[in-house]
Amino acid sequence: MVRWEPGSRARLEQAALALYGERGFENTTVAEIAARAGLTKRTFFRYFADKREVLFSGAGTLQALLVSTVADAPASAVPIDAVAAGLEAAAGLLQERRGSARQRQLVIAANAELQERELIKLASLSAALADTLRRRGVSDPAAGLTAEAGIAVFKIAFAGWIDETNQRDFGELIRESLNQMKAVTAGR
Amino acid sequence: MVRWEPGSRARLEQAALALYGERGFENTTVAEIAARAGLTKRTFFRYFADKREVLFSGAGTLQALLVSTVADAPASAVPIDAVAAGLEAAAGLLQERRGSARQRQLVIAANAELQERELIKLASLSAALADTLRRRGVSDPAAGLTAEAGIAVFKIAFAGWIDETNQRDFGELIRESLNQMKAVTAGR
DNA sequence: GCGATGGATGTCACTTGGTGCCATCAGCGT
DNA sequence: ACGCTGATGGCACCAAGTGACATCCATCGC
Repeated sequence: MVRWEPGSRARLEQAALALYGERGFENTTVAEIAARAGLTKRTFFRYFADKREVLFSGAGTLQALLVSTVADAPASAVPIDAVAAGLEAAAGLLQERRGSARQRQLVIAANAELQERELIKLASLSAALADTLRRRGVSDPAAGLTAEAGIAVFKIAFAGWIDETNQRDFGELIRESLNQMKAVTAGR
Repeated sequence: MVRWEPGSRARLEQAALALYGERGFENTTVAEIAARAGLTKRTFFRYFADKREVLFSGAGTLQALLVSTVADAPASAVPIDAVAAGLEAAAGLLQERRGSARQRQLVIAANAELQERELIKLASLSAALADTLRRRGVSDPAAGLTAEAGIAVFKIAFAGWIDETNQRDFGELIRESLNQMKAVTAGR
């Protein structure tokens, strides 16, 4: 048995996403989100550091999967391929939730503050990736550059995958974007 | 002649940088910055949209230079080389101000909110770069990937240039990072 | 010379994000 | 029955940011 109605955190996340979608991030107060979840403003800030963070709870999981996949790539794999494997694993995680990922992305696209938060999450992914590559023996500045290139590929592939006209597989888009990246840096 | 003591904007920027450096971004109030500049909080917000923006007034100039250099690159230049020319021009702009660039970067490195703002400025650079490439006839997703790769190179080169132990030329670091990027994406 | 103009600044009130501190409440073990 | 513990509520408070209005003063037209 539980002492309190469980799922406060999940209820806050749902309420926030719904309200941000309905009236926009800026026109939604934390008090309103909390009220819809049957809680108070004070409790909201016990679960989330700020009003934006409520949209990014999945970032940790994604980063953990990315890092572990890269770390576990065969030692024979060249850095960029280890990164590619990690990105494809991350893509697999998102694959099932395309609908909610799109809804979330629309909300983020409508507000600069949310874009800032998203960018720092991606920067965190990049930093973690670079660290993992260094542990695989990649030296600087190659580690940082490989990580940044990987995240760039992810960003572009994600934008294509989330597009409403897209029917393609996320993993496929990752591989295609990576090939384009190789072509482009090679001077084509 | 001027009607009011000129340079309010510059005074606010100096005061903010000094205070952020002395006591940290979070421990500095806008009222304190304004007071040191001989102004009020309300006037601060007439010059800057928020407390962070005061550190990023140069971003517009940098972006304009980057874009115009890429746009004016010879038509024969392959996209990645046009971008490289733009990055080197941008590097030239910063080259003279290494001291203040370092001071500013230390302040930013100490605070996550400021890093978010910096990241969105870089994202804006990337978007402008991609647009310029499209106007040069580069198609998607190559335009976006080339722009992202370029900004990644800039980030890594900048980090190396700003490092206290570094003695190298910024443009040289840009070229070296770009070569590393090429090597790394080629699978080395 | 003088009043009108207009842009830069100040003043004030207000909303909201975010935090510290303490109270409350319900299930748990003893 | 009693105290403990962890989630939540209540409240006061600070600081960011904004809207509305007042004020000040160099310049311009007369």
